[in-house]
Amino acid sequence: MASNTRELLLDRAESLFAERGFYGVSIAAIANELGLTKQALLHHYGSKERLYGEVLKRISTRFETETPASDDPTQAFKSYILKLQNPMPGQTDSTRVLMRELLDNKRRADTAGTWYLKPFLEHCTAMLKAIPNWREASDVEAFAMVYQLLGAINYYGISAPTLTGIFGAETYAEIDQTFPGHMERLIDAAIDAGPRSTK
Amino acid sequence: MASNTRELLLDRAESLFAERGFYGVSIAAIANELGLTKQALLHHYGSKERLYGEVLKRISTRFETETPASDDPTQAFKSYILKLQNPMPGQTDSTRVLMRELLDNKRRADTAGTWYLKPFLEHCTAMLKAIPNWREASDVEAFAMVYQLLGAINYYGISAPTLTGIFGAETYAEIDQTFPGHMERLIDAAIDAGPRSTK
DNA sequence: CGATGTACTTACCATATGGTAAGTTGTCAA
DNA sequence: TTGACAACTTACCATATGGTAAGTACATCG
Repeated sequence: MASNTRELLLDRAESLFAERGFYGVSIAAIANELGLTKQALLHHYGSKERLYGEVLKRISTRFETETPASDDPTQAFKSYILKLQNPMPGQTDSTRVLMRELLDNKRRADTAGTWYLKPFLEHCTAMLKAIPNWREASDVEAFAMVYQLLGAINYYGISAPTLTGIFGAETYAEIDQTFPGHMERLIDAAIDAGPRSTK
Repeated sequence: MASNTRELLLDRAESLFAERGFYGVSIAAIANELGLTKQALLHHYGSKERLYGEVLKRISTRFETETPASDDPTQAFKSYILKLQNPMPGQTDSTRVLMRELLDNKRRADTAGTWYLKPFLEHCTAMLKAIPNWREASDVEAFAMVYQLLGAINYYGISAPTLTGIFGAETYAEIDQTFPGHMERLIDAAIDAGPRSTK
């Protein structure tokens, strides 16, 4: 199979897993969506688990490779985190898949590659610790802050349907437009505050 | 069925839905866990969707009724948010279920009761706006901050297995012990910063 | 030409799924 | 005693599920 085709296939699969979760999609459904038969899909991946694993692996690779740089460590950290908010096209579903994996992987905890997030988290933590204000922070302190910010972003990232339902399309549009700005302000506040109440 | 039994039943169902998601649990599995037959369960709830709805409704009610108060608006807000971090026993799974619902309800968007979070969010927003620093904030500004904090807490709340996997049980224990403190500091920083960069 | 391999298809299959229909048992009030 | 009702059970069922086995169509290479 052409690697191009393969990418398209994984795109589609990722999107389906994002929307309905591992249990919620059948291989037949995925195959159908792609104009394949179930058996053709199985021919390529052997099993549903393996296909799912492939999707996870691809997301993980994507995370690792996208490392923007800046001279100013504060700016570098901020842009690295904020970038999660505007995923590149086709990557829109990664957040959902990862969030689901976070929820599911009690069951899957032994699977290789489950810790795809590790390098990403370590990188974030290191970047935060490069900021003057945070230089003396412990690893755990820096990590906690990173994870809080990731939580704020990712939680919002999966909430669009619910928030639209709660507030209506119009208000949601307003929220969505201003959210990146608010997110930036939270990051600023977090960086300013530093690891401990030293002020 | 005794209301006591019913509560136990819903406890167990909630826990299963939390762990495996709507699609991941069969009514037979839930029934089995409770020493019932599948048909006995169906007898009481009519369908799987209805049982799931009952679980959601219960969570929602729990959210609304637990409203602690304090004279100091800052303290009231903080404790209301932080309480999410230490759910009462038996409530441990609500976060997971709600997070899954956040992920799933594109499909379920028309279901009644989907917007169980609404009163809770409105209450949080109102509480934040009662704080002097935030008095002049718009609804959207206040909401954005509330949602970021909720995200930080809830994201962490579902991450235990993954974080243990990534960092090992020992380091995770350290993280988990200090996280509430870090969370409190983030809230402080957020409150301090206010709705706009007015400093 | 023949051989090998890849990308499938057709034909199955055991098992699980959500759900229906109809009967059984026990309780309790009139 | 009888009748009504709730709480089940037994017996089914159509459909979907993940997966296997074996065959076919086609392209590429020696």
